Amino acid sequence: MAQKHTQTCAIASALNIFGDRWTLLIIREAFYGTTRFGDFLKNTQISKNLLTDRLGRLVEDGIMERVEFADRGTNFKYALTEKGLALDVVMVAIQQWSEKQIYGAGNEPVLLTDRSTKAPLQELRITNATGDQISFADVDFAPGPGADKHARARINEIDRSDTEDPT
Amino acid sequence: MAQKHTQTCAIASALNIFGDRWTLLIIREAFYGTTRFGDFLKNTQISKNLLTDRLGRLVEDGIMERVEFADRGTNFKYALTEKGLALDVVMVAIQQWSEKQIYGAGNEPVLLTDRSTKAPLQELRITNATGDQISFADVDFAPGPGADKHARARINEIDRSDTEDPT
DNA sequence: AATTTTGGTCTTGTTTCGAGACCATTAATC
DNA sequence: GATTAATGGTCTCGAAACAAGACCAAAATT
Repeated sequence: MAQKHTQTCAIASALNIFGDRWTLLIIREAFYGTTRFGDFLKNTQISKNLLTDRLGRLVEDGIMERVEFADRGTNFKYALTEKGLALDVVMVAIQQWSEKQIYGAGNEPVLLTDRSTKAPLQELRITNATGDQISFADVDFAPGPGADKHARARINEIDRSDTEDPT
Repeated sequence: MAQKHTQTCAIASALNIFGDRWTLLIIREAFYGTTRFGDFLKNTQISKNLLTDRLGRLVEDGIMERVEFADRGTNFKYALTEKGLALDVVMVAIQQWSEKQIYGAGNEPVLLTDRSTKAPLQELRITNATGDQISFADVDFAPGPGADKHARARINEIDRSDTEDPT
């Protein structure tokens, strides 16, 4: 997890932060309410040195904060920042994909429910500006204001004249 | 990427498939319409041996298919399966998080738009059964039918008596 | 004063990665 | 029909990252 992608790409940049085996698991724990080094260690089975490294990076990247309790000695709290909390959608997306595509209906290990009603969440849906659900095949890509030369070139190549046989 | 998580957990299981630096980038390319070994190589900058490995795993895991053109020699096509296509929501979730939290408004490298109207997509939202947007703080966890002993114990520990100071 | 808890660091062997050399099959070109 | 190019790989080797556990320092508890 030290080598980084250099592409100007939202996915690549995100992977520079959590593109490894442990980081999202730590963030899952944080969403479950875990705040202490020892608890992350116990609940994820990560090894100590890696946990130190990953928490350090998460703090560097602004995903978590290390809060000291001035009066409580060697006792810290790791908490998600706003930037980290904004990953909730990503977590739910992965959770729902995994439930459906890996475990299958009836085998879900964890259920996400609305706290007040205890009813399951709706599935996330990709929607266009008017709120209609669309499939990813209906999504188009365009270079944005932050695209550099390479990114622009790559995106302009995308044509998705779908399923074209190379005949 | 050979060692795997053993927890019965949707997130951990998903990470066993794409919890590394390259796999989601390959899947991004696939969503962009890339199908050929050489094109994945060129567009991701991954090294050959790793690409071979990752594509092999993706096929094993049922995310992609390797289609042979009987008549076209050493020419194959890697295509997303239904299971792979279902990752569209995950990709959009990561894309939107990254745009907003890493690049920031006005610096997006790529814009996702609705193909027919060219208008940007809506942001994904977490909604409860009645369709109201809720925050992740309103989400509750319960052991599902597929929870094993460990998972059940872990989930029952989750209380999220939020932000409790260990005072 | 001794022990425990917390949150680490350091060391060592193993695994994975990254870069490039090399290779086999088929297709195109001369 | 022989030669060259394109495609999709495999193999090797040094570098980086990981995993497990020994060790450690400060503060809190007994």
